[in-house]
Amino acid sequence: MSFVEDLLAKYGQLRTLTQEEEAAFRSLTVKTRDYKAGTDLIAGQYDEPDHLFLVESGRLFASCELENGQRAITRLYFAGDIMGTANIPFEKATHTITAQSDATLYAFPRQKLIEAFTKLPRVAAIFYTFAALENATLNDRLVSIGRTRGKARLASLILEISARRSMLAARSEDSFPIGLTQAQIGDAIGLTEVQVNRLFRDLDKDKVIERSNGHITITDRDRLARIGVFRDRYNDLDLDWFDEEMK
Amino acid sequence: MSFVEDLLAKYGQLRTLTQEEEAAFRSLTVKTRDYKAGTDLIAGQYDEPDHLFLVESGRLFASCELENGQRAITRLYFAGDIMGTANIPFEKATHTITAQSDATLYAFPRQKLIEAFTKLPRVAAIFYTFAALENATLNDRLVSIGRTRGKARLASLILEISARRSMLAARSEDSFPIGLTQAQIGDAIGLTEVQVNRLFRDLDKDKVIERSNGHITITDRDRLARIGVFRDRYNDLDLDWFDEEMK
DNA sequence: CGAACCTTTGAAGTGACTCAATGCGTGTGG
DNA sequence: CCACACGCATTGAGTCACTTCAAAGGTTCG
Repeated sequence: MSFVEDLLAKYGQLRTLTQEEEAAFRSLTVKTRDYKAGTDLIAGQYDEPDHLFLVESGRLFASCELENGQRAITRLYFAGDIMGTANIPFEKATHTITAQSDATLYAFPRQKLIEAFTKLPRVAAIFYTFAALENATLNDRLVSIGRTRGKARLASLILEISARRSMLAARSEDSFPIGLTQAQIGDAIGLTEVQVNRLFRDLDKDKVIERSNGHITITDRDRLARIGVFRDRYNDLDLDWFDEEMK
Repeated sequence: MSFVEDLLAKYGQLRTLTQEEEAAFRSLTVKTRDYKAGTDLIAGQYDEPDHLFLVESGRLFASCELENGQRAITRLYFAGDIMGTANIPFEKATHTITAQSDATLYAFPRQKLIEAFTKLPRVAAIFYTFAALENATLNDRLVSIGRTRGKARLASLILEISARRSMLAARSEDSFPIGLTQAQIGDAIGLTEVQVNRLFRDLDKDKVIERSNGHITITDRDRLARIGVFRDRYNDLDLDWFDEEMK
């Protein structure tokens, strides 16, 4: 089974690709690459802003730096995600991608994209779907940061990470490493690391989570969900339009 | 010239569609509809969360409501934009679209999407491009709201509206109606209407803008650009990948 | 002319920031 | 095997940006 099928099988939504699609897709994809934790893929030493990357394994995030040195983390990527969509129609990258763990990726060069759109409508539809999904996720994040308080934002982020992890683990986990420093969490939800720490303490005191050494345990998921505002877009995916005319 | 060509000609980037593409595209698009200012297209009385809408004329915005009654405006739409991307892969709409002026739209039903992807790769590529563009825009907005102060956010929004307007007007305008109430501006940049008002007053006092009756005049664009953080993604579009293999 | 909506302003309260120091865990070199 | 450095977490004190609540002033439109 190809990587793309594997990827989509995870979402339990799509039928398998045909042999021809499979072969054509392989011919368009640059082989797997490995990245060490901490390296920047884009806007860093491995500049390839004109590629889409498909995450085979590892965790990464997208971020932007401001002149004043501030940083914003705008997306979290897990296995199965497509990265770099927002860079495709631009000459310069709109965001940096950083590997927070060792990661293995498939690279898909921009010049091949139109070929894929011409020859592989289903693959094109997959790319489109993931772009739309990312759109919805960014939208949710915007609502969270723009219109909720710190505690709610942190709760949402915890729920998001939990949801994405358990999707990949095939079973729900209530205890997991958060995988981000408190400063990075602050960059993701628009707060300082100091405030993130205090809010963690609050959630801990409220007995909805427990912490030890970067490890989080959700002890009251319902209450956490009431504090935060999180919709799991990945599990809401509805791809009927996609497969209707496909074998 | 078809609407889509018209749309893309605005961005000065793409060649014309072929006759067949043109005809095929027409057959997939539901005819123009008119909406009165103030009506909700999605999650409102004219429910069609499973459509893409192409804006022929008018101004609209996308928003989300929270349980506590708060609202966040996440996107501003102008003529030439494609709306509803983030709703396509979901059963329920992820955001509401509201017409803030009378508007004329083309509707493109979701069931026709896969047909378009199969028959009209260039049209599919257009949809994909706009999704990626919207991603970049949402990304920028997230950085602005998450990591800059109110004054910078307001400056960015003013610059954004100015840029979008002048793109359509074919010449740069320094004076224009802002088109949003201060409460709506607050929803767009994550502030209360009260604070928006005070920041307007500040910018006015700083002599970078002047105001009268919802009309704004940018009197010092350079300084405004230094206060805000705004990249005009629409003018940064680079569609070389797109047309390379196209006639 | 009045109602509805929007803008503007004031005063008080608070969530989050800044600055600064301390603690903790891990790895490294002497 | 200890000393130290480094990155990260934690806590306190003071300040500030923004919110909340409340009221008054403009504008538009029926």
